[in-house]
Amino acid sequence: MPSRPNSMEVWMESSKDEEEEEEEEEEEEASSWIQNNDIVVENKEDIEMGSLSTFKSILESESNDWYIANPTTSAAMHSHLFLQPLDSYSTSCSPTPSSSVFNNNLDFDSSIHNLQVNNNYFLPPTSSIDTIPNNPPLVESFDFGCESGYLESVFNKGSWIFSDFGDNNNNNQFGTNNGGFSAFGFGDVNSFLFNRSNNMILKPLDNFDSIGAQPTLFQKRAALRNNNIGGNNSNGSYLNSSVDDVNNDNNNNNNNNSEVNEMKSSSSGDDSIDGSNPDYDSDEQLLENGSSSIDQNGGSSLNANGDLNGKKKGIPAKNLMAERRRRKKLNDRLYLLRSVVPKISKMDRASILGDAIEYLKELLQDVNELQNEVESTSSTPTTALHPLSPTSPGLSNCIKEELCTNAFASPLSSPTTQPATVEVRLREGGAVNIHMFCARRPDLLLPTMRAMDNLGLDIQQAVISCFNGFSLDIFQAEQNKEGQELNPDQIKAVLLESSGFNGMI
Amino acid sequence: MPSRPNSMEVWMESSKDEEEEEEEEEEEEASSWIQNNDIVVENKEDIEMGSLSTFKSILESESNDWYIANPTTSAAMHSHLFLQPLDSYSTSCSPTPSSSVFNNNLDFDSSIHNLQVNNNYFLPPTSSIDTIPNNPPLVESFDFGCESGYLESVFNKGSWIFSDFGDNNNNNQFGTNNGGFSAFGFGDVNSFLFNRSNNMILKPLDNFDSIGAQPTLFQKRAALRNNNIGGNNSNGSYLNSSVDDVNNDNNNNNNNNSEVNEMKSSSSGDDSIDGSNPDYDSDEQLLENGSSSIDQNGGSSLNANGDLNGKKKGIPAKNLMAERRRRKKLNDRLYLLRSVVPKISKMDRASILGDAIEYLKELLQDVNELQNEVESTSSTPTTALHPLSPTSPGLSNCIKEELCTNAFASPLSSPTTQPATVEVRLREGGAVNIHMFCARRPDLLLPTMRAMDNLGLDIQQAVISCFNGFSLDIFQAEQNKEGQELNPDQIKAVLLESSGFNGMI
DNA sequence: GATTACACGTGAAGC
DNA sequence: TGCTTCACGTGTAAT
Repeated sequence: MPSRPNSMEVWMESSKDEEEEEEEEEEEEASSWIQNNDIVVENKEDIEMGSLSTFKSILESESNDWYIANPTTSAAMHSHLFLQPLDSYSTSCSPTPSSSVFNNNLDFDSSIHNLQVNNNYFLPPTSSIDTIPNNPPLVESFDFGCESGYLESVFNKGSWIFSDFGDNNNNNQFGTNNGGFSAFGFGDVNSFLFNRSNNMILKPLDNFDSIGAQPTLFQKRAALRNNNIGGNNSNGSYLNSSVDDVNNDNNNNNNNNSEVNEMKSSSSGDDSIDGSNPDYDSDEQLLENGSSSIDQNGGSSLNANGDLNGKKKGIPAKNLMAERRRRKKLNDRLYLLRSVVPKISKMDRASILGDAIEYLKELLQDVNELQNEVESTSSTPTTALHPLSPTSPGLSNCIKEELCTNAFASPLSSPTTQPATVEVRLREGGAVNIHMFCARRPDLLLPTMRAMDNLGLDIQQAVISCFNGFSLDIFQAEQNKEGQELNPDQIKAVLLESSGFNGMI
Repeated sequence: MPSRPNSMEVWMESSKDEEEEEEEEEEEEASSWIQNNDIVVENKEDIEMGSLSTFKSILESESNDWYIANPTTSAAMHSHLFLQPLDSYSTSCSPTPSSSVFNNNLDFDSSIHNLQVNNNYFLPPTSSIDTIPNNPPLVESFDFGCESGYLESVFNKGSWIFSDFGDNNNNNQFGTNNGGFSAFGFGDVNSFLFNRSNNMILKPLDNFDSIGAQPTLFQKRAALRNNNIGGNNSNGSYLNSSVDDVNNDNNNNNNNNSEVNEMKSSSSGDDSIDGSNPDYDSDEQLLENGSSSIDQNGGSSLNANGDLNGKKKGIPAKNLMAERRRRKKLNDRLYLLRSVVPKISKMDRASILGDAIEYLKELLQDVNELQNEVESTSSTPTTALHPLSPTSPGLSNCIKEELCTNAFASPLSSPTTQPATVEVRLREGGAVNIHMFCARRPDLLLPTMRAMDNLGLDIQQAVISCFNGFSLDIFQAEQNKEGQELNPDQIKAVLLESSGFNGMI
């Protein structure tokens, strides 16, 4: 695995047999981390939700400044952990090995091993297949028009990592998971970490939930925190501590490891509940090292380390970590779910669930109708009734239509409106992140691939969707032609040209 | 509304316009109540999750004794509320008016206004249409064999009320929502209410989450509590207070009403967030009335009423209620989701979400396949498949094959073990579906694309992932070279060759 | 200013 | 026994 500190990388562990090893799901989520220019976040669990949401929020936000925000913050944390991804990777084998969008990609268990993320890459969860195109405002708010049915699915994996469905409308506490934020290179990450009222120190590990999809929130908060806290109150300490910590329990990969030094060492070691949760550890370490900057915890007396309050000794600390993992896992799942559901009215949890339910119902109905259709195949195809949907008049047609039109296609992506969008980010070490979106055309994929090849860009991690618009997201491409050292504009121009959109944007 | 206490009846309110009125969901859930032989519970929100889970646990439990446990506990609470359901009912019109199982019934928005529950009515969520019949142990444990796609769906509404996905394997704190328990006529309801460690007094209102699906847990706990606490420590007070309270703010229907008497009166009045939450109120009342039986709250100093700790005054109390509502709502949704998903491996939240995601993916795939099938209607009339039911013998060859094998789905295939998997389906009109999965290699994408191009296959809908293995799913490709009419094996061979895996599978 | 939503850290409970 | 899950009450934040 590339240990390039600047690039964001995520390792995911694929899920085991869900049925039997459902409990192992945690593991799935566990070992992965994001490495960003500014900050390195480890342990997928730590980041997933917040990050993605962060992304979204970022994306939603009009300005692209965010990534510029705190370039200085970068800290190669847990660099030793970089190896882990490999491990995870090696172990990775999703239960649904076929990584098809509908299977693997959406497979929450499937792990993404390497994911370098760039800001604009993550999309709002418009599902690839949706019967109901009207994807919520949320999506619309996004700049890039890519419907990304595909991306989403891919990002399902990704979303595990970067999700925060927090609340579209609502706020989102940043969850303070440093991982999430740091991954995005926000200098204010630290501020996030410690600003979060109650649990200050420990926070980074878990949810960083709320970075909700809403753009403004993120920026607002980021700006706010930057302003308020200035650089970062605890940044150095955190990063450093985390780094050190990571080194300590790196081999462990277990989230429990570093929880509280005093007590954590007990069992977690090889539990393998998480493939590797460096961040976790780091966070936990952070916990210890981190100053109890803000202890205004509602009532919970922050005895995270167990002894502070002298309550049941260290028990809480472990529990704390477990709870964080649990929360993160839930958030991840929730966001993944969200990413699968095309029509998300709001980003809050309840809405996500509700929309998912609704969507499920719709799908079931569609399936039912289709079944009927199929059953009544030759005879009266059109008349094939759709018992389930009273409203649906010409069902088969409708459904088919739906499927054809929207299926796999996000409602909002009006390819027409956005001729082509190409964004290129250069990362250290020749890594390139590319996001491209344009109307789908028959001969777009291959030329684009050729263009990439011609550019000497070796695609290592990518998601390409030809649904309802051509979407190409390359999270990691390396310039194998060392000589030329491309610049983003070049790449962009070439891609636009290859797609026939040159000059369009 | 039939007030027959013994019969189970459900009124559903259809969801409003989800998009716009998403926030109204709360309302939807709000006004409904359960009337049981023993106890009448009002306010759907109060009950949903806990009750159902309770049911499940009950059902799952081998013994039927539970309902016998505390027959005396019954209290016709909030009887006045009975009228409400009608109101809600009148307003009901689901966005998906189709009353099919898959639509209305599953519509989470629909609110149950009146729900008279009987013990055996609730089923584990085996969905009617499921691609994967193996409904989890949970279901199996149930006595009644009805898969009840329908029932479930109905109960989805019902489940709003009675859901607790708590934890199949785990425990479940009873959540103490009086509504839930009381509905079941458990005398120990009270004990539940106050036994719950931290927040003792307030508890009854919210989740009563955990009655998890597990049978033993419920009984165990019930028994435990009965034994420990004897009859009920606060039972009388609770019920009474709740009843009284209900009467007080009955018209209000707002959960906020009775929160803490001191401060709550402010806004909640007509908020209509919940159609009616008598229980809520009652609970809140309970809060006040209830003795602070157990205040071992971790750190939260139980200043629920706001003044106790002297912290931010009464603010917490309101927040507390809101949070309870929120939790309940989430739990409800979650359980509803669960009820829609046929294959639930475990009852814990994460599993529910994961299973839902998985199921969604499956449905999407099914829809896709069905669509293809429909499109190719005339050609293979006999094949009318039931993609959904894998067991269905007649399955269209392709679909069945796909489904059965791994197409897009097989959990077990680990990339490493399976060097390359290519599946090709020919559809009518030259459409081709391809699924390819193999270990990721640097130069795999472009050659594959080239191969596709060389084959004359124009990719129209595809998802390509280079994450953790190369995944290529082409949902629709058309043979632009009309002359040659490829056969699947050819395509497969070419793709394998292009990927360097030829002959490997 | 009020409501809503969220993450948090806890104690409890079931494995 | 430890681990996991859960609900809970909080503080915080956005609306």
